[in-house]
Amino acid sequence: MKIHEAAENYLETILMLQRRNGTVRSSDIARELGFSKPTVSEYMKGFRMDGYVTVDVDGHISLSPSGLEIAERIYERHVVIAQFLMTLGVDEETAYADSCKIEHDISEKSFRCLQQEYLRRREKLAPSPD
Amino acid sequence: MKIHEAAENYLETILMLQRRNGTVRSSDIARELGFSKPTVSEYMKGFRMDGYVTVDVDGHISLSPSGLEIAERIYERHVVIAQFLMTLGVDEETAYADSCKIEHDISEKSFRCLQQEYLRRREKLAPSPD
DNA sequence: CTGCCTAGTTAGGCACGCCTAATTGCTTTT
DNA sequence: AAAAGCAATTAGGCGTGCCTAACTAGGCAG
Repeated sequence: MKIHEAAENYLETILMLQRRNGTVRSSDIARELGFSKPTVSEYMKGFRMDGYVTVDVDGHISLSPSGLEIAERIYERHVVIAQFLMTLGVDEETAYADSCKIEHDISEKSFRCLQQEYLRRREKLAPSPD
Repeated sequence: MKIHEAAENYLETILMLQRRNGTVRSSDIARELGFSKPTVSEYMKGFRMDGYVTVDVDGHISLSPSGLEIAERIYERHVVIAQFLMTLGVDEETAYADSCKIEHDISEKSFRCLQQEYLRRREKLAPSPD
């Protein structure tokens, strides 16, 4: 399985649900993403086989180290890109929606440059009192 | 036919080839994008039927008004997003590669904000002598 | 105990965007 | 005129990511 946009979104969603609810099952992911149960169930089978998640006897899904690494990378991008867009004057809803797409496309190089610019802008707008 | 990423890329490519070479045929597009001729030929059939392009008896492809509108919109995004990334310190090659993906995802709102920021930055870096 | 709800899975299907192989037809070369 | 080359198309195929329908199995209410 190649990790492209769809896979990254599934992994990111698992991470978010885990942080939000403490525990994640296949049907939670389906609800969150608006997909059918079989779609998610099949996808999780692939993740299991490729070692991105583990599933216990009760159907609770956990990210493996490799799955977690990807999920955290995407989640960081999600937040930083959205925050950055907001410093340009984009409303929160649009910023998050756009970030959700851009996060999968942008290279590491561009992301780091964008992150640096975001930090500079944040500093200017609300200088920390250090 | 819904105009998503693939369609936008085809239309943008037609515009670029037209500007570069004056004339565009199906096989030029295939060469430019690295796709097979049948793939492009089939796609053009869809474009013809949906009125995004016209094709003359010699196989020369022209954008219709609706096709041109989309192509120009995407092309503008392509350039602006890449230039913007370069103002953040991203190298040209990476900037253009990333822009090529982001151009399809970003909302009009975010794009306009980003464009304004780009113009401000360009002004700062090389103020026009007006 | 029976019926119902929920979770998960299996089976089969569909649209999209790409592919190769093979055909048609035009143009150019010799 | 035959061969070679190039453009375009038709036919058939494949992976991805989604779907519905139908089944299994557990938990819980009446």
